[in-house]
Amino acid sequence: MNTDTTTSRPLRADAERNRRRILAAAREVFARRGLDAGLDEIAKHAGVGTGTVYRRFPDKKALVEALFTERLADLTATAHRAAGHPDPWAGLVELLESAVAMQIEDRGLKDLLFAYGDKGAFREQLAVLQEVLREVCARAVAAGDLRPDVDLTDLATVQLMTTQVAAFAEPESPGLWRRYLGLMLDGLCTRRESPTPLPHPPLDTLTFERLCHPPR
Amino acid sequence: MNTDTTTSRPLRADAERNRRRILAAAREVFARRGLDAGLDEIAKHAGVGTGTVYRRFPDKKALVEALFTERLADLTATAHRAAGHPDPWAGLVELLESAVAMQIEDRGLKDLLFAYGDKGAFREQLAVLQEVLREVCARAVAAGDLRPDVDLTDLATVQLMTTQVAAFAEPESPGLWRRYLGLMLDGLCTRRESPTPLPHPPLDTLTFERLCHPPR
DNA sequence: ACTATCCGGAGACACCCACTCCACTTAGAG
DNA sequence: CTCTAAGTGGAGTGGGTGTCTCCGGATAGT
Repeated sequence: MNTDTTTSRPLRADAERNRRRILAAAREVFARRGLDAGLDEIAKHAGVGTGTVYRRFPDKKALVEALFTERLADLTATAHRAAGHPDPWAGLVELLESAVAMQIEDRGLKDLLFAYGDKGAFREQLAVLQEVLREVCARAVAAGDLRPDVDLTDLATVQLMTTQVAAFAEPESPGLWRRYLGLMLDGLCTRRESPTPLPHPPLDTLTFERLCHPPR
Repeated sequence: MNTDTTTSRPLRADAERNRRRILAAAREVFARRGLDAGLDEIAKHAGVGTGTVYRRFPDKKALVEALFTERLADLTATAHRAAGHPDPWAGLVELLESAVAMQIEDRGLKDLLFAYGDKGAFREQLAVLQEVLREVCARAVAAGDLRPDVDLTDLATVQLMTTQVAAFAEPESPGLWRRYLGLMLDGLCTRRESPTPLPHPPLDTLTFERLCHPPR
């Protein structure tokens, strides 16, 4: 009945210790496995029983909310930085790169953005993020670097595609996504005399094939 | 014990009729839902019991093999056509477009190529496909249209990314993938003075958001 | 030393899927 | 028409996954 740390009586010392352990474990497990990870796995990783998790957080949603407000704020901060970059195109490139990198390091963040059920608690934060994205986009178009027929949903989609390639190639070729993001950036810019060198080698066919049969 | 139609005694008329119904239903269900679809669903769709499916096809793998040899052959034929196109770049574009279109119409094909466990029975066909892809790629590079730092795994990956966007946007915006394939094609070509017009409008932000919360 | 608080983790429950079994039905040969 | 091998449906089995509850026992902190 007592989820909140600040109001009402403080938790007993051991309970508070466990609460922190659970949050840390959840951060790790959600980052590695995405939001599909089971709470049992988190409990095990935290070294506590399942019951303990559920006494502290009424359900999975609550745990997710407790964790990802911060991660979303990081993302928004990155977007703000991009919107203030002296070179709008460079800002956009950096934003895409760091947003994707964040989502690779934390698959939970990716799931939250693109595949999570009710994100009611994040509505506001997401709206802000959207506005900043729109600005980044508009500035790069105005500077003449970003082709004018793209909009913020295109940026989001490019991000989605990139994280999906990353998920596909992980952990065989951890930087592969940079190659395809590079390719798409060459498609996004207005004009180009020659290909921008791609920042990562492609997969060789054997590895590619191996990745196509998941050992499920 | 008798799976094969040609050898040994022919099936009883009703059995043969059911076999065809099962194949037709499987084609439809796999196309719509992908290879994850359960055989119970196929049985129901065919109007037969689950047992009937399993008497005709020893397991799911057998059913998949019976169906997808043909689909793969279609894909290979398309690739051959691309390899023989008078304009290598146009051939490549057409190949990507039709390969993706085929995988959208038949999610089972997509799963077979990129996400299915043991595809032992298809090894040979896949090897041929690979060779043809390599040729399409080489010809377009030789013609100076395709940037020389890409190879056949890049084409495969572009295809994968495109089908994933399509899966994401389906059925809200069925042609959306063409937009992002267009974008990537602009990244794949060697040089370009101005953006090639994109063949499909982007999602509006509301639809995009809706697609991000799957109602699961 | 005593009690409110907290703990662990087995297990209830609710899904999902591949695949089996067998009492019943039926095609089709004679 | 009769008779039986072939065929059938679908409940059931077993194995998997995940969320969340329950309660006998441990323990912090007064």
